[in-house]
Amino acid sequence: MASAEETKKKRKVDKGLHREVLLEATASVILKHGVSGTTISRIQEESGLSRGMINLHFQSKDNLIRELAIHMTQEYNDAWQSFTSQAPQAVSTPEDAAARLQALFATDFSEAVLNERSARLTFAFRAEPDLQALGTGYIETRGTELHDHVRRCCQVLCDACGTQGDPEKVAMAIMSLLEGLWTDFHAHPGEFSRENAVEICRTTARAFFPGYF
Amino acid sequence: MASAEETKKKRKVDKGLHREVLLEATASVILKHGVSGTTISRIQEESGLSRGMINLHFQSKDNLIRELAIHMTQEYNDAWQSFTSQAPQAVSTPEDAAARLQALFATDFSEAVLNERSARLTFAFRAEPDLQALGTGYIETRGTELHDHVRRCCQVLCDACGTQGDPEKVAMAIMSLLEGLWTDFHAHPGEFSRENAVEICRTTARAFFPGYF
DNA sequence: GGCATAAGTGAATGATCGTTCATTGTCGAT
DNA sequence: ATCGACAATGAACGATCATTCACTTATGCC
Repeated sequence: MASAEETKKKRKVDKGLHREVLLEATASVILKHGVSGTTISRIQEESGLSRGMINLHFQSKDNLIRELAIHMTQEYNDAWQSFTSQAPQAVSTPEDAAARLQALFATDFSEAVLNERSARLTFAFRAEPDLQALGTGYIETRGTELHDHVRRCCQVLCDACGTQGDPEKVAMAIMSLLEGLWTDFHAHPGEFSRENAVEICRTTARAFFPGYF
Repeated sequence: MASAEETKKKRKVDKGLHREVLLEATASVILKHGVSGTTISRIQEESGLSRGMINLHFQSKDNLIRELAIHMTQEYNDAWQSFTSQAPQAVSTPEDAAARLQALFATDFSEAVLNERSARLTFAFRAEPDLQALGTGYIETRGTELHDHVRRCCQVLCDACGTQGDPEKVAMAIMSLLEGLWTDFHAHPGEFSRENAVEICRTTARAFFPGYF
């Protein structure tokens, strides 16, 4: 009984494993050669799997790339989901809001979230018209829970500080600042400093909300 | 004499014209199909020129794309060069500095500088490892005259406002904000508002330098 | 007009692409 | 042990790719 279940499980795992391996290998190839240089032969070489595997698990190469884009979108969203969900239901005090933004900065520039792989792939997918049209540009600034979260924090802090200016615009500024710093990392990974990026965000937040940063 | 000169000139123009037409056509193809979908056949179709033309004027397709990337970098830098050069030699007064930054915001989100073509191409080139390695990521935030210019303005304004915090970080924040808003435009060209983008920048500048925006 | 030089052309070529499918290997049930 | 079902393989295929080059056309000079 136990062995039957185990073997059955093993079978299932193996199948999923091959999918995973292919996605992983494809990501590596895109990293090295860009989407334009991503071929079945290279994926085969990288993954060590047989040629027909790609069309067996995914129906086509294009579909494989599309599923990779979706996969990473999911991963990214999940990461942020777990971040935003552990926040207090309602950010009531400005101190809470400030702490949440600080944590956001730290998370957004952590090795786990921002690294050469995630950055390069993000930019690779964003550049493909077909993928972008499918809504897979995998950092969506607009209409995300993350954006809503930042908006709420800014609202509370603006009220507390008597900050003049639309809180929505302040939220958008902070979101855009994060994106811009991601771009900087992507363009100059060698010169980029995570600590400095966080400090820049903090400096900006301090300007918007004096006394809380 | 005049006719000789004219024909000679016409010849030269014609040759340069074909180069220009090819670059333009290639840009259009990348816009529609991405770098991965850019083929000689499509460029030929788009340009209306003969097939061999590409290898005659440029040595290869890859070289054509690389020269296009360089060409657009040049164009972009020239645009900013003319912007920064018309500034007063030294931005001495904070009023001057503020006016310069305002003008910067207006320019960066003007139709001439930021449009679907320029944005899409920027992101397309940034995604190609080979092109990025060649230093053609054509909005260079670091080490440009533009960055220096912003840095100087921030220095003057920080002094005037007694703003606490490194002026260098403030400058970086503003540059990154611009980049982030470009990204927003690229991801959601339909929902983007140029006026709103400028307003977001102004709101941020007001926070950094109270009384000047 | 005649000649030399350079620009322009596009059919032909070989390489490489993504995809297919007949075949082989594996595992669980009988 | 045998068989059915399904995963895995990779040689073979036609399509498409970038590039070449023998050839035609245009231009400048005498």
